[in-house]
Amino acid sequence: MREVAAAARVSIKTVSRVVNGEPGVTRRLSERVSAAVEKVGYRHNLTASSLRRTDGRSASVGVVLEDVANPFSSALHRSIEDVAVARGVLVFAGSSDEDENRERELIAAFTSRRVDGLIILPASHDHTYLLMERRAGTAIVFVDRPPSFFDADTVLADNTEGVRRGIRHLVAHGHRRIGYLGDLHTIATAADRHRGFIEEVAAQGLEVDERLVRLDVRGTEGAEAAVSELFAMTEPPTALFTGQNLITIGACRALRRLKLHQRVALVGFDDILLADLLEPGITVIAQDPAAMGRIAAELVFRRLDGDRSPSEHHVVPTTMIARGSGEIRP
Amino acid sequence: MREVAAAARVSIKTVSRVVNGEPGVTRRLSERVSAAVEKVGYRHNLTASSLRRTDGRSASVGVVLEDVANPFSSALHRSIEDVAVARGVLVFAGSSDEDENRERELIAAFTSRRVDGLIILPASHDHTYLLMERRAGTAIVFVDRPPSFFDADTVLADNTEGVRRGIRHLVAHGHRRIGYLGDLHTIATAADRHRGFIEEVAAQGLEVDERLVRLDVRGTEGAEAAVSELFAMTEPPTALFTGQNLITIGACRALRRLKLHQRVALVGFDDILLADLLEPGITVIAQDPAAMGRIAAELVFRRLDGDRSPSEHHVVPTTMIARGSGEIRP
DNA sequence: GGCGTTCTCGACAACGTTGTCAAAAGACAA
DNA sequence: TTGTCTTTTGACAACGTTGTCGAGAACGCC
Repeated sequence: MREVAAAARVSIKTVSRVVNGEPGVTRRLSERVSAAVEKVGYRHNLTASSLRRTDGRSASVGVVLEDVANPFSSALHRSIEDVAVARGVLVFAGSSDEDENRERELIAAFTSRRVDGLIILPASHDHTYLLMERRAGTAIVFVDRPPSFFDADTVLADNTEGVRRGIRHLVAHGHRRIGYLGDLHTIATAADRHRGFIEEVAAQGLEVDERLVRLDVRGTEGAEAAVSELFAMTEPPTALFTGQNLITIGACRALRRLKLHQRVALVGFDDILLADLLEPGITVIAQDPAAMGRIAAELVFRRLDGDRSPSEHHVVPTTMIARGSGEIRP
Repeated sequence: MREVAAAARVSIKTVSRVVNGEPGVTRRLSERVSAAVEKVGYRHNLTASSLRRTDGRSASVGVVLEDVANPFSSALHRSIEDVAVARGVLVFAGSSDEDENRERELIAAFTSRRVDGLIILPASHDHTYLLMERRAGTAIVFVDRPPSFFDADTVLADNTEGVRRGIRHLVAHGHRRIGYLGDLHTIATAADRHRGFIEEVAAQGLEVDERLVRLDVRGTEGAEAAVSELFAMTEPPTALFTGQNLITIGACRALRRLKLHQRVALVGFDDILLADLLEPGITVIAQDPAAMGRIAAELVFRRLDGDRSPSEHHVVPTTMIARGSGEIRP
């Protein structure tokens, strides 16, 4: 900036004014400065700028996802980005891999770079460590799962109701023995979904056969193994509900290998690409990650714009998409 | 930091030393400072730190992708992140949406925040605007597509050879009329793939029927429309080669709607999730985005570590995965 | 022309940190 | 004890910006 000022024979403050488009600089000087900027190849330094600025904003937000490559996470990421770009804000994204320490490290890395806001898909179960951060003015929004011991805006899906809807659907198609495959029980959404299963089975006047319920299933491989076990039983289920996208995929693989995919009903939580092209198509309870990300990002910016009203808790509805696998009768 | 220094009754320089783990501070003072850090809730400011530091590094890199939610892009993103976290570096990611202006805006946003490195999946066709940046010491690596009018490290897939392999496969299965659906011809990889098609068809002693070649196909909808047109012809192709993942998906949808999916062969470029579960499974030329991202990230860090050797040009091989659709005979 | 008002511009300090260098404090040998 | 050498500590400037405020020029009005 000093170089530019020297080249244009003005003060650096005038350069600052031109660079920031502040009014009150004559055409003549402004043009001279712009020419000098080109000439010396000046690149504005936003970090130094935000250091000095009164609001101290860095025009960046940090996003903690489960895995940036997971379709659900990356859809969230994308819709957050879309809201952010409109405000000239850049997005730091990172994967927690469902690891509490990794989540904290990521957030520490974000905050030491002074992000204005945090959007967190939490893996840990104690967020009191964020109190300091909040006090420092960082806007914090939780998405997909609620925080623990910490009051903040949240954007969640209606997990319990979504599962109940799916179970009702299966029961309406004549199923009485429904298997359930759920993710790590420590994950709040997994617990909610499992609860939805329990509640709806009871509401339908059926009994939960614990042997048909597998929790803490991890990824496609875990799901394949679990399904194989279920169908090695003497009285296997006639339908399956899978509580997460990778589990749904694993279950599809296993059913296909067992040649049961046309005979055993399947409803999965979370939509998956190409689910419509399989035979049968996979019936799913679809979330709306794009809406969740958008709402979360808008919340962050509203808070940054000074909204101090009490925490908001948004619930984004799920929708059932019937494609065939959920309509198979026993 | 001043507050901490006051609380610990030391100078701020000593606080700086403790915070950065510099040697030469007695146990007694070090502990007093650590206690004060806790007490006043001090959060280290990495941006101010990097402003003052001699190397000026921000410990962040910028990644320009086509769309962070695209499976190929997000796989790249993830593997870049994995290399970055190991070095305590954070990743800014953004989507260009194949828009030249958006690419430049993103890169401007990255550089004004003084990222140490850039990994670019380019949309534009003139990268001379990066000369300034390179001169300022930013490490720049291109991934998936080469830069234009700019010399830099690149990590590409063997697009041409991959397509040739697929075409050979189709010809070996008896096909003589092979349709080709390609992405925007302005995209370098799309052009390479198209060239591979032309070359291999010629190498096989066949003639290219221009009516069977559709370029500038965009996304799944574009592919569905193009396939519908091809099969409305009097002499339709007996096999299709699709030059991009979304195009492959669109082609699948269209073939299925036309009830031709068991009769028309299909080989697609780029693997897609669930391709193995379709009937028939989709034969693809699979790229290795994880390897590409890893190599690109390692290159960036090697450059940042001072490697000044000439630009490297890595080619990551593709592999054909036969799953059924490519083995259908005319 | 005189006077007040507005507009344009620059000098300077400050943002939170670290590099430099010198002063103070210890350690050790004679 | 003294002198020398080493270790520990702090004062100060600087990184690249912008907020504050005051000086001077230009303008408008009587």
